[in-house]
Amino acid sequence: MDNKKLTIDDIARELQISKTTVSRAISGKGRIGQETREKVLRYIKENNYKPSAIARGLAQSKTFNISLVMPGDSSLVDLPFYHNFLWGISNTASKSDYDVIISMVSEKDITQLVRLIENNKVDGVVLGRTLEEDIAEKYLKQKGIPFVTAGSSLDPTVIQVDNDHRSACRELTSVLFSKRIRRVALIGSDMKTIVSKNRLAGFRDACTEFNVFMEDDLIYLDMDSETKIEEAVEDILKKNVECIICMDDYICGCVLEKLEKENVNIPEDIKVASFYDSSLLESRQSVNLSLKFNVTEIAAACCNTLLSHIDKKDVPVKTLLGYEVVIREATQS
Amino acid sequence: MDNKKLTIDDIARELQISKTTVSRAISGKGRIGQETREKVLRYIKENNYKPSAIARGLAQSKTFNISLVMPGDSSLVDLPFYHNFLWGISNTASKSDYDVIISMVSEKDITQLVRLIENNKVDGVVLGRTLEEDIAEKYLKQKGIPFVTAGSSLDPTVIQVDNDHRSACRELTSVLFSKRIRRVALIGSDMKTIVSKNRLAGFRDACTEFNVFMEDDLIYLDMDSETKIEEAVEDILKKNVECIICMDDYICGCVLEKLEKENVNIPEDIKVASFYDSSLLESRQSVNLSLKFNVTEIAAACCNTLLSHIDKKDVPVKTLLGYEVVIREATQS
DNA sequence: CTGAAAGCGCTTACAG
DNA sequence: CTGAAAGCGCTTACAG
Repeated sequence: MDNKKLTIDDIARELQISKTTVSRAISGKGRIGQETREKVLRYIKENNYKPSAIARGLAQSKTFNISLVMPGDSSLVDLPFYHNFLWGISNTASKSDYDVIISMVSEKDITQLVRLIENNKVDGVVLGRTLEEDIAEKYLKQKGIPFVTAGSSLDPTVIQVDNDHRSACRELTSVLFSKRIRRVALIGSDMKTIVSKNRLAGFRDACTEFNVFMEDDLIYLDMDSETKIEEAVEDILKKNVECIICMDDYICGCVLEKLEKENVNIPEDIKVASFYDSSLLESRQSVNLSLKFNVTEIAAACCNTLLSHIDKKDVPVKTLLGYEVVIREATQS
Repeated sequence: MDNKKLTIDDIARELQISKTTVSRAISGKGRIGQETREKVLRYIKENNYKPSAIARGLAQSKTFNISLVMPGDSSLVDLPFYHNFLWGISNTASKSDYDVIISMVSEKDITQLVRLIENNKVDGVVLGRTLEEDIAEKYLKQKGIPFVTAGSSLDPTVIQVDNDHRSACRELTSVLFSKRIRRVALIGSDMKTIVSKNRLAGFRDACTEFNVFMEDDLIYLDMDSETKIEEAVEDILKKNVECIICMDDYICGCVLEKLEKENVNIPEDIKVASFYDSSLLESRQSVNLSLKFNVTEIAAACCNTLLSHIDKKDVPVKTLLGYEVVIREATQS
């Protein structure tokens, strides 16, 4: 069905022009006559010519591939995020004729990424998550590979794209406060992560703004296991709290389960808010208030920033994206 | 930090030999003196030389990339599978110095895949799922691109790797029958999919083997919505059934939820078995009997089969992999 | 066992 | 505006 692959040489011969000219017509670089260009372009279209990405790569020492590194050990709750993120990156990349090679790493094993880099298979990489002590980040920086992180990094020199978690959390908390809900408890996750710190900061911003004094015994941090979360909930239930704010969707899931187990009604007995809204939560139960971040948007921003960076264009070191406060008044029980 | 990239030319000059020889030492192809080879290899190791995959690609007209195509619209339940599958493929591929480029398609849109193929960015592809009318499969076949499907295809000429669903389901059902459990109901999913047909066939095999006559009104097929499944469960509960067999994990999840809602106890009041066991189910509740398929194993098989196929080696058209019957007697209520 | 040379399919100074 | 030529970094007949 497919006859021999067409090359730039074939076209040049067929059209009686040099391959230099053909190349220029395609790339759009360099002066070229309007007429000649159109002739070439027409021929290309008619004969369905596709330049060999690999040959172009060799000539320009580029691969037209980027890598998305994602945690191979990510938990169930994170999967929808990575799936959508991958989709977004892949879609955006293809618009610039780039493709994405996956590399899966764990907190302490980045061999897949190293292979990719050493074999020169990619022009740049986007780091799907940021860790405080990130060996992948360190490695890329040291190698001088263009890269962008999704999520904030503590290193001010790395190019990062993130949602404005701090503002978002401040705003969500403000919504509660302005509804005269003051007795709120906060259940936080691993405070070693950067995003947790930002969320907590946003929460405190709102407290300051509304002049609400947060009692420390209503703030539960580092609740990194289901057991701890359940205990926190039990504790909270004794304290006449109006609303539980969960720092992420995993916590929120556990809280909802626990409340159900305890036969506590939402929102009559207590309200629940979450600083992160995932598809996992969405399908499960009604959270009264939550934050939604647009995964496609952050993926596109990461990808485009990286591609510009690869092309040596100036890019902002830090891109902060918006969010949406979702108010879901539970009408059905 | 990194000095200039080393090339084969540099090595040749440094070692006072021809680059042909260097190339041969690296690839291991062609005759070469033991001593010379070792000298080259040592130099390479010491200076951390890595051949340019892209140059090698051009010379051999290969990319050393394969593509994994996966559904961009896959549902929550399928995510863990694809995540593990991706990990498996990626790991296996890297052992042969291949990398995997992701392409996400939907049932009717395979533009991402088409781009990849037309731009010659991959040497082959593994299809992450099979559809009865699969445009991706059709496209690849017509283009003559080496590909392998994970899951069965109706087209006997396509190279496929699958678990032996039929035997697995026969065996699981047999376990029930041999425990003298005879009043079983089957809730099946979309019968248009190939895997559903195989599972049903396995179920019927067991019936025949044990001489059990299956009443049609205990078999619920095409239960493709939560509502339908719930109705099926309601119906089943009236019929004095001992065990519900769910054709997949999604159905099983719904069934468990419904039973809980109806305050039916498992396994006292009724047992539940599933023809597919996913991590989603696992974390949720206790299913008495289920089938486990090793995702890593199928990923490795897909990948290795594809790589052999790319190398023009003979590969089996159909590879059937094993399964594990998981008997989980619920001890806690 | 080893090498000179052509080639993979593009791009890009350089010259006109 | 257009072309001849060198080059990107490998591989592989072909010849010795």
